[in-house]
Amino acid sequence: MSLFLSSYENRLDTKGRISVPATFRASLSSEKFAGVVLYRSFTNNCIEGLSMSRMEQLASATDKMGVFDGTLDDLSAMLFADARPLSFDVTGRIMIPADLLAHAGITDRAIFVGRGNSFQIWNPDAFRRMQSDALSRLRTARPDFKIS
Amino acid sequence: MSLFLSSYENRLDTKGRISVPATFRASLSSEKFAGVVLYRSFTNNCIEGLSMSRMEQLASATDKMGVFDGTLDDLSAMLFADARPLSFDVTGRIMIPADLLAHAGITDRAIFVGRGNSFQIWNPDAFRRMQSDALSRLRTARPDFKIS
DNA sequence: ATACATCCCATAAAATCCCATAAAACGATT
DNA sequence: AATCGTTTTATGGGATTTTATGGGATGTAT
Repeated sequence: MSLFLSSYENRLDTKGRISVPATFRASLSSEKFAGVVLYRSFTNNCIEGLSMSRMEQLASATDKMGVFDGTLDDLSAMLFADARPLSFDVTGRIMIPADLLAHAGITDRAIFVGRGNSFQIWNPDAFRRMQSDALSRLRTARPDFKIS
Repeated sequence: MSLFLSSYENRLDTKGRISVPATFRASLSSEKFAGVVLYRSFTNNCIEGLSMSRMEQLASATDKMGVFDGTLDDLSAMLFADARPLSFDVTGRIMIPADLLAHAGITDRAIFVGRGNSFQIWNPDAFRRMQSDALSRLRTARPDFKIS
């Protein structure tokens, strides 16, 4: 299973292409599908990213559990309907569809954010805001948890 | 599990490279990933260091528990987004990213500090200050605790 | 035809490889 | 314990490769 770590800020060119970070591509190199799967995050103003094999994994998981769980059914319906497989070009770039960009408020720059076995794509400013919010939430949740 | 002991002060060269202490490398020699994972400390003005396998361990822990625990979610988000896998070059050096250096106030020298199954990287002066502060805190907290 | 996506090539900056060297650590011998 | 020789380690810098990015040319579907 591919592990996505760290964050990388890249820019969209005039044609709307953006480089997927080389380290992310490296952790996807063993995949049959040379690309990623993107969909709009349900919880944040950002784009979610997965490997194709992880997508297939989710498919079989929801398939097993899903039938009697209405919420899960809605969720997986959304997920699969929204998911877009995007293959890399020779230099490792993808073209993120316009509606995904709009959902994340991305124009000319985007930040790829590692999330373990998935990743997210954010407007860089929005991401930094979210991150500092998360930090202060952590701080209030654990008052003894000092942040310099 | 790798054990990191003692402290070693090394210098960054003009390209920003720094040698990871040989003893630290030795205790990482059985790892599949020939390098370390660094991230900004939440609690101090320093850099935290781990082996990749320990990182994966943390990853699977949050993966199991995570989805409905907001705090843990924040924590894992921070961790994955901030974690930087850095592989050794042939001579055992790494390049510490600029934002990590800035967070720790490191310019031309840094000290690697053993912490058991992790380690930290500090600005040498800041580390010594922190150490003596910790010492005086101990002294006032327990006046009968004599330090030679 | 006209958008629009894809293929192909170019390039600057950055990361990495490779080799060299001085200093330090180590080990064996006395 | 002191000396000498060997090995390891930290550091420096040139050469090469990778990466992100730009843009022209070609293909394709409406």
